[in-house]
Amino acid sequence: MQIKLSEENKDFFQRVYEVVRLIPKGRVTNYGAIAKYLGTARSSRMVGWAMNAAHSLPDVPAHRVVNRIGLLSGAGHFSTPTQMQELLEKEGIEVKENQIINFKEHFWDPQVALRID
DNA sequence: CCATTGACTTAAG
DNA sequence: CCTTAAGCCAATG
Repeated sequence: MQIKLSEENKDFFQRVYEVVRLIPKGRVTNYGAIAKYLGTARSSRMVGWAMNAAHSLPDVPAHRVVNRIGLLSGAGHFSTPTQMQELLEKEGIEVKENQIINFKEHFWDPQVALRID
C-alpha cells in the first residue's frame, strides 16, 4: 500500500486553478509567478491556456491574472473587451489602456503569500 | 503526423 | 522599456 500523493498528483491545469482561486480580492499576479510556484517556471504559456479553459469554472478569477508588466493581455478573451478591466476596477485596481496602474503594489506572489516558514 | 499558434517568460544586447 | 532568440507544451489545422 502506498501513500496517497498530495496535490503533486493533480493535473497542471487543476493546480493552476487552485492558485488562481487563492488570489485575494484587489490583488493580481502574472502567469510566470503561478508557473514558478508550481515548479514549471518556463511553462507560463500553459498557465494562459489554463485560463482559457477556466471559462467553464465558476470560481476562477482569471481577471486577476495578467502578464508580467501588468498588461491585461487576456482582456480580449472575455465576453467583452472591457469586462476584465471593469472587474479589476471594481476590486479597487486602477486600469488605464489595458494596463494596471501601480501594478507592483497590487502584485501578489503565490510563492511568498503561500509559503510556510 | 508535422506545422503553426498562443491570455508568456527569461536572458542578452 | 525595446528587440531578438529561445524555451515551453496543449490545442488546432
